[in-house]
Amino acid sequence: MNASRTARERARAELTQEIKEEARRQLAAEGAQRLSLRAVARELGMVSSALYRYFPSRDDLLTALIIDAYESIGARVEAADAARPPADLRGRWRAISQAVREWALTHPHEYALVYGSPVPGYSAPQETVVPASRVPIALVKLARDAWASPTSAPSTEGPPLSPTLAAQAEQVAAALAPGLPGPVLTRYIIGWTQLFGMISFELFGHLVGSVDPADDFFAHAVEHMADFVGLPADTPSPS
Amino acid sequence: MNASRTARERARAELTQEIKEEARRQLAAEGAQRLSLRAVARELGMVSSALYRYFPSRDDLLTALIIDAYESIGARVEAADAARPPADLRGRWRAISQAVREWALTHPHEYALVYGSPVPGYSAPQETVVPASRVPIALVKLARDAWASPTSAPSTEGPPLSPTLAAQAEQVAAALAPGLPGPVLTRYIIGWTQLFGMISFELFGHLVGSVDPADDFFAHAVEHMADFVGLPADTPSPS
DNA sequence: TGTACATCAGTGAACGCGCGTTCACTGATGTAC
DNA sequence: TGTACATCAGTGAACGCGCGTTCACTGATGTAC
Repeated sequence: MNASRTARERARAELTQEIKEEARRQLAAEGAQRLSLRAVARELGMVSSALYRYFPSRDDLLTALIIDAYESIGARVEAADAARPPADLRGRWRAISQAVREWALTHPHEYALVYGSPVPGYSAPQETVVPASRVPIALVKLARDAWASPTSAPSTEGPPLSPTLAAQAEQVAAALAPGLPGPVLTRYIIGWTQLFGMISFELFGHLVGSVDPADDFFAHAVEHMADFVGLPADTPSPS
Repeated sequence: MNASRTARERARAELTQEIKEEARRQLAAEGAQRLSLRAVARELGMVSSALYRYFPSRDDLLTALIIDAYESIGARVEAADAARPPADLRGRWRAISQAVREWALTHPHEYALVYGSPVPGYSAPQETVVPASRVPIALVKLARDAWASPTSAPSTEGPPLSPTLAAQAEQVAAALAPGLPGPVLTRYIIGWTQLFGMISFELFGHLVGSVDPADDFFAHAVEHMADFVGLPADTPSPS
């Protein structure tokens, strides 16, 4: 029977969710390596061995949390991007950058889980690759739109690309933004590393004593990097 | 007696070093949170309680390692900087950047310990602040020298600084580079975050699938950021 | 130079803890006829 | 609609592990006179 079958299945899906939620709560409270199956089970009023009906091991639970974290920040970034008019290129850059930072500040341990030091003894399986690429893909799409836009004049100037780097850029562009010149794409990659570097420094305490609190510095850097990647200023005069 | 007194003290200093070395070895092999007093003692052929004559707790040993790591990368960066003629501004920028990366690649777990996610339940004590600032100080000194140099024309253009950010920049400059304009200093801070962001991404696996191996991308980004902070090109014609 | 005492390094046993994982089991839910 | 069987979720006990830290102790090293 369909309905009754779904009853059991629905219970399973719900509990799986609850386990992940409780695990996320502990992650937020204690950090990744303090996360223990036993504590999760305890909090859920189950016996620890029961969790093995849902996750074959602690590492699998961790993997699920990592994937969820990537999906969460990816969805947030995509939504922020989509909320702007596609032609508002600089606005999209800002929106994406702010979305990353806000997500990081509201989910510091999940951020640390995916962008901080790798959990020792744990190596991320293949399944995390696609979710992990949502943010960079959003940036490459923006790069592509900017390149295609007449209002924008991304600079292809700058240090020359070595053959190796040019080939790497070519390979990335081929999949997501055919025709996007390597010198432009590499500028976005630099912007991408700057964005996450800045947020990691803020979150991990390396800005204390200089530009902390970092709100203004962040906004300032975002504008700088928007210039750097060649996005047009705020009120472009449409030709 | 002086000589005999030093005998005991020398033994103590030596063992303290050996403990740290063994701890570092385990750090390199297993990562920070796998580091255990018992394992260190075991490896050293001591009983675990003996370590308490040298470090009052596990956290103190961790602190010692963190300080050593900061001192190690700081010394490396300062040496690389000092090895260039002071007037070779871009060469110094390159040397500093490369020194950071090389240190990170040869000491990945120590890098993760200080620049990765904070160890949960452990908060870095005040004593780490000074060692931690050696790298940023090297950069600010370079900024100061570049600002003072006639061959260099650091740009004060760019997005305006908010009053808060201007004040923060002013405070940093006051201590290390009086007179250095905020817009210039903030460019260096952006460069600093980009540098570490790029290295963290490389080390933590986020460049896989795009610009990994990252050697060429790294060199390219270093040149870009040298331009960004306004360092003169390689063969400056002395005025 | 020799003795009496104080300091210190290292021992070994113990405390109390929490962890991941396995396994045989019970009882409820679902399926086939 | 009712019964016989199969599947599945959750239990409870247990295994084996390693950890940080404390404490009373022994014996060696250092100090004062």
